[in-house]
Amino acid sequence: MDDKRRQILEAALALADEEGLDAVSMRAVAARVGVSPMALYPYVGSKAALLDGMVGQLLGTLPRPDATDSRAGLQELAHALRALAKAHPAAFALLLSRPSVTPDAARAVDRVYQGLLDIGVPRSEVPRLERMFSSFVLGFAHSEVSGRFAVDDPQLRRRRGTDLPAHQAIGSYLTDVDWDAEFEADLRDLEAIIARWAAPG
Amino acid sequence: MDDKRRQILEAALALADEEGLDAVSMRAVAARVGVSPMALYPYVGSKAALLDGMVGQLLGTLPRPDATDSRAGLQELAHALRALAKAHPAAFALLLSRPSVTPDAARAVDRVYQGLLDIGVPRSEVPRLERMFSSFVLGFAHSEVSGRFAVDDPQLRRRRGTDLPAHQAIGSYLTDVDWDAEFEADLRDLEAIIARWAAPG
DNA sequence: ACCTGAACACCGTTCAAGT
DNA sequence: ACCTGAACACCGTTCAAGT
Repeated sequence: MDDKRRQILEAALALADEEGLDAVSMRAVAARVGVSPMALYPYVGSKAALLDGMVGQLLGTLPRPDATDSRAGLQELAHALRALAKAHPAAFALLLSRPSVTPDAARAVDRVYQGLLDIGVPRSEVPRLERMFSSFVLGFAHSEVSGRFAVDDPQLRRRRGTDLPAHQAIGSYLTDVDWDAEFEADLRDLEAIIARWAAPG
Repeated sequence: MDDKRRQILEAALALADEEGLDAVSMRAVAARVGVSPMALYPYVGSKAALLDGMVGQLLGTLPRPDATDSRAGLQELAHALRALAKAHPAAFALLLSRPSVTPDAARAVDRVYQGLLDIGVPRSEVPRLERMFSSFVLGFAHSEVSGRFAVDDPQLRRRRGTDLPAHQAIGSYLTDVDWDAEFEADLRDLEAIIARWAAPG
């Protein structure tokens, strides 16, 4: 039954959401499903395959292309990925470390390709701009939810006045951050790059 | 002794390089150092702290700012980070998941801030552009070495003709990739964005 | 001050056995 | 066909003991 596999993957995601990625063990997932650890193996072949399955499950929740406005499609995908990171911060890390070759991942990439082509980006630049776009979006969303953008770390705060001169020069702009606005500004900047390639000159 | 700590971290990095991040266990690191597992604890407080120490060790190898040409400094840092990813692909993943609050990390960020200020970027935009820049560089370098940019996956190749229309339209540009040239092109595009903010209008 | 060894509560996975 | 339980070779970490 394919339902059972989905049930297992959902249990794994819930476990990651509640207790972090380290808590996702075959034994814990099995306990949550109400079965012995060994009963998982016919549905997910191994621990690594379980993690891949979680990635697939996540990507499956991305909205389908509506093919009306391609430019809006890019933005929509970016927002959906960031929302995914916020909804499943621990599991999101898997997106960055496991190759995007699952059907759902390939479909999302194909959608970005189509959007770039529709806008008028030459075919030779489409794969590069997709990778630049996805690298940024995944890198930003992951950094945001994993705490890499630690603006208010006490350890950092203490050192600001001393050996970090540029930090000092920038002052309050370091700590007063509207993350939603920042993400939008980044997307606008990236769109400007893409527009330059769509209409060169 | 602080030498001992460094020795432990080097052993952990070597282990990650040779056998992957999963092979970095307290027991394996201790064995490599030639000591019992418990002897590590005075130097690295826990397994998590060991991983943080590895990040610090990696960042410590980044070149220091030379303060001659700030624009070149940004490029140099980007190249150094990508080189780090290639030299330590497994350990590089830690850079993306652990907050950049260690002294070395803060120093690297301060250096980028100074570079942006020197170029003429307004203070209000400096932190955002640094995060955009670092998110892209880390996202790209990680994707590249972790295999996320899987252009020649057989599973993907098989599906290209069928349900991935945009992939089909792009053709050979999908598989013939010069990664060095692509990274340079991305950096040029990002530099163009930054230049727009340095001299608005 | 620094290290060790036994012990505890966990892992992923194999394998033989049950229904 | 699907599941279980015992077993194996591992984990991180605590704690008492050694020098």
